[in-house]
Amino acid sequence: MIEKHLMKLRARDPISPEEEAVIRASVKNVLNVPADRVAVREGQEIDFSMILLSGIAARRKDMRDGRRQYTELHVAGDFTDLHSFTLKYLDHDIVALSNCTFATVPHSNLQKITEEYPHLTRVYWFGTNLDACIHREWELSLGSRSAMERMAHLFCEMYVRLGVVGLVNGGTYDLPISQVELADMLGITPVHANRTLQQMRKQGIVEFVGGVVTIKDLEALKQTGEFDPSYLYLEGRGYR
Amino acid sequence: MIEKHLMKLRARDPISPEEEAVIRASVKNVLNVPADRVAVREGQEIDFSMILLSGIAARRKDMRDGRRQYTELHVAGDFTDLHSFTLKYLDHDIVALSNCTFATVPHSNLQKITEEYPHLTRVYWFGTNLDACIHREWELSLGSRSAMERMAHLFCEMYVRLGVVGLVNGGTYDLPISQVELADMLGITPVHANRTLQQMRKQGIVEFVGGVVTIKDLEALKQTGEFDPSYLYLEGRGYR
DNA sequence: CGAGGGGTTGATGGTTGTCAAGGGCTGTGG
DNA sequence: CCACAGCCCTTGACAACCATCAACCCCTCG
Repeated sequence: MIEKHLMKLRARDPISPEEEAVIRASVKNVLNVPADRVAVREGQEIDFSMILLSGIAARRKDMRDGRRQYTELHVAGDFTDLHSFTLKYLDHDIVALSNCTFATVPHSNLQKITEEYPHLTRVYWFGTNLDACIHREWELSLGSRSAMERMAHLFCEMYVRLGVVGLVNGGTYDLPISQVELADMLGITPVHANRTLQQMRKQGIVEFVGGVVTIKDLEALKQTGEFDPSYLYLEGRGYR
Repeated sequence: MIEKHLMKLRARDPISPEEEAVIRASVKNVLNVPADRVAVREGQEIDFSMILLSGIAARRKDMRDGRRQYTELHVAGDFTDLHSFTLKYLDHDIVALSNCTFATVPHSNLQKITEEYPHLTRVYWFGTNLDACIHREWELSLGSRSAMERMAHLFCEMYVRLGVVGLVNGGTYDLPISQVELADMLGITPVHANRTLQQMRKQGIVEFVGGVVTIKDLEALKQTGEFDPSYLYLEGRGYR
């Protein structure tokens, strides 16, 4: 059930069998959330966190006038709202972009982990810090990169992150989102997202059709997005 | 020495005298970093974290071609690179924008905290999650707000954050940065930053001269930036 | 006195946004 | 079975925000 979660953790740090047992014992329920549904609403007080088991979820901030910004994507294996353990309520929505399955972990179980398993606590603390790294990279994209560069960078990021949990086949992976949602991730309009996609296809770099990303030229994609995966902390430099 | 740090922590959660003593005992050295100097360089392995005692510091990501993006500002009292405790090396630079004084905290002392002080561990975990909240708000600004809105929002954020540690006098506070740096925070060019500043001054909203921000009309400033401080978690909803 | 950083201004151009319309597909109900 | 709504994608014309380039001023400092 939480195999992908363990894959993600172990891509960065060893998890002992005992710790694995602790994690497994911490999970309480399984929750299905259909596509386009808000899983956790901004400001709502909650007493559990959720591990994404399957599907694509996202964090989204909304403005009163309808403008919205996705701030991070989540793939299977991610602890989508682990930060709610210390925040108690969120500053943003967690939304399901496709049909999603979650495992719930009561905050009381997380509290127990912080009291009895220091290493596992640091592993999870690292997890939320990794989210912050992704946020920073998105800030760089939104603030300093062109539409084309942002899009290429996003496709690279998802290629790597989905690869970690075994969800990439060759140069192809599922990304079940619409062009409107893609635009709200990249900080551009849907019209411009559409034109940028066409341009990338014409150049033979990548295609995005029907919720499937097909990378035609990985090197060109990386170069276009100036993609350097070091912010994902996968090089085994051993963060501890 | 770390009074502002304690002010910041206590603005969100009670810190017991015992915990205060633990924090004080964890500090090792004091470090001076002159303006425009990199305090912690991207990728550099470090075994201590730093609390900012005075000055303005920032996190910055650089691209090969010279483009750069500040991803967060830091004020006195902030644990500027607490995340290096779990990350071990950073994905970005920590730079001093003005002359800065830091207190250093060895990671070994932080490790001890995670092993013996679960509540304090959660307080610090909360601290890094708060940084992530600020990142998300900046993502929203960079992706969805106009130059004018971004600038107003930033001035509001600094007004609140500096206010927490007692560094606001009426509607005035020090923000010793150049227009070039301001531009690199807002994802615009220095020329455009300059023109946006002039527009705000003409409208009687805010002035920024010589590294000093003078708010002329706080309500107008908040409205221009659509500023809602809830992402700073200060309302005493008690995250516990 | 010259160099250099910070700020300011003008002219021009380009990336991106806005507005509007239409095509293809799916699901639903008459 | 067809009409229709609705979503997603696509295209064209035009406008706006912001970038680029260049020049100049002021101040400080060596």
